[in-house]
Amino acid sequence: MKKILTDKEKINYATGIIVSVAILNKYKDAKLNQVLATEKDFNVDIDLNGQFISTKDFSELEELIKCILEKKLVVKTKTVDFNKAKEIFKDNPYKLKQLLGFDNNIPLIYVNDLVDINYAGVEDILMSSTVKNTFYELLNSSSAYYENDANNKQIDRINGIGFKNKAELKEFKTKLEEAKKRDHRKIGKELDLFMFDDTAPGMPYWLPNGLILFNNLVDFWRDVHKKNNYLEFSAPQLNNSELWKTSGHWDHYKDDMFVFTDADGNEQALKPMSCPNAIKIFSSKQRSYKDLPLRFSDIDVIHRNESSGTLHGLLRVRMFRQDDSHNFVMESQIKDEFRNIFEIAKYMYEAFGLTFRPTLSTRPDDFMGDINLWNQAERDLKEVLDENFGENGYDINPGDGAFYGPKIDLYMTDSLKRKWQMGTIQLDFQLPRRFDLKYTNKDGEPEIPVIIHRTIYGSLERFVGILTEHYNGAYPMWIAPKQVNIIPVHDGSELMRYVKDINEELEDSKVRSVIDDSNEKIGYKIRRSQIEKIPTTFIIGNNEMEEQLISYRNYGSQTTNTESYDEAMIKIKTLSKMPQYKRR
RNA sequence: GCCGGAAUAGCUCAAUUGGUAGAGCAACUGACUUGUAAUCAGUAGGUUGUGGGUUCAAGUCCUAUUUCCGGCACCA
Repeated sequence: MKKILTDKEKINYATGIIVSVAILNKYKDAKLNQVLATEKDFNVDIDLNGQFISTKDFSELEELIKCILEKKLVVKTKTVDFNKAKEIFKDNPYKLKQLLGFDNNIPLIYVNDLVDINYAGVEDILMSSTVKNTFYELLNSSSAYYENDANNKQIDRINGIGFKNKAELKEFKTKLEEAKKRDHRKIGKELDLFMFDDTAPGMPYWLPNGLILFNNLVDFWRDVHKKNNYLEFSAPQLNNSELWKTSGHWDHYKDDMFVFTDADGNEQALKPMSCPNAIKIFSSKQRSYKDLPLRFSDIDVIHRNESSGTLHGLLRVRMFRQDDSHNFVMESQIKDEFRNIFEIAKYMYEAFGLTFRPTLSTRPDDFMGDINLWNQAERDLKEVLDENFGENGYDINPGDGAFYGPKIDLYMTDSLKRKWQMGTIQLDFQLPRRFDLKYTNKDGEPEIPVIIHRTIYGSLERFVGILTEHYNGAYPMWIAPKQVNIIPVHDGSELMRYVKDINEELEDSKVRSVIDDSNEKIGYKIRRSQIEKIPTTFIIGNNEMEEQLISYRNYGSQTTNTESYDEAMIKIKTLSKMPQYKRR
């Protein structure tokens, strides 16, 4: 039952073992649950009888590791029978449970005072480990629920990384620092995009710069969707609990909703999603098969009462907007509808130079509805995924679908390589039944439509966060809050008039342009323009004015270009425009 | 929600074992009138997140609480 590990996993595993030996050295009655190693890092899950190691203790722990490694580690392996193993691990309930996975031959590894089940062949690494050739970084002390179950107790988790050599350790530290510089929370503050206040945790304030960016994304979304026959609506924020009882949210989602009692004693809830609103619109009049697919999109604010510990900048918030849509289709239209949605998704992500990876989540144990319908739907979705992404171009997450239908999620990673779900496309057989939705088919008979819930950006808030890290705050011109910054070389009245004319011409062409007429040196203003990551900076003096030229510098460039006035202005106006979606 | 950590000027950070809260940038005022990544001088800015406590004395110790950070669980 040994696991086959890659070289990197072995190093992480061996380092985790060494850390465990050190912890055991200090906490004599600690019970090791397991050392978990991945390509990325290791976790030591160890029960310290309710105690937890703090990050402040790391230097002491590192000292201890150094002491231990100054002598050679005493490493032995041996195979024992089940009863013997039970005897050896009699005080460690975690190991006793793990033994159940073995037949009679249990491979053990002894490292100094530590005995563990020998899951991975890292003896050679351990035996040759010395102070000089062991490179690692302890990252975090936290805790994890035993067996990932919140009903179990939490045990201490030490998270770290082992490295092959010093160069690798150094490279890691550099990368970590780079990632921290890209953190959207830091950039958001630097560029005045958004902020949070203690009085509304998890609910972003969009500052003027950020809102421009935000609205540009919305404009782009509207253009693409209008051209794909989506119909945008807006609906109430606060809805009577009756609605949520019908939709099933009251039973399945109430804890994540903000619920109130109004002055008349009625229960109300802020909407955590817009599905029931779209459904109300669908059922507000009679619908024919000729109307389908009917695509009701919205970008209303939604609220979810996420647990305090989950909030994370713009990536996990309590108030946000989804570029949502509910597409009402006939069963026979499901495949085509998914094709169209994927086309939109690809187009929109490509516009930002982003790639995503879809995951298909299939029927869960507690599914509702007809199993044949599920099977057919899953087959259809796989076919469309194969067609669009190739057989290896997506992942499958068995049993993780919603209870009402299978779904496809689009995943992206942040600067620290954490995975975030962005877009999602979900098939829903249940809500149409709960709300008794009908359309009239060709034969004049009532039929139940299928709903496809879908977002492309996912949450606009999260998308801005991911985009910010992707571009490191240097957004492409068409979404940048400020597109052109004009720096006059001096403040003579003739030049200032000229600069104002340029600015007006740009503004009239919908270019977001500003003049920096502050009383500073040019060098300082150029520096400030670069720090603000404004895509283009014009530098205009007498030369430019007299000879009909524009001198400009692009973001990140050390040099200034000079072009004729007309040429430069046409270029800027073109680059500033939002990409235009072309219908198929 | 759970575990660990943090909170000092608008921002980034100092402040020795408890002993007078500081710096740079930003802001403001003035001078300079500027040609390509920081001009000079000055001024102001704080109940050290909030509430309790210990002490002759608290940014520093204890306690409660809020928010944030890193994980875990959660994520329709």
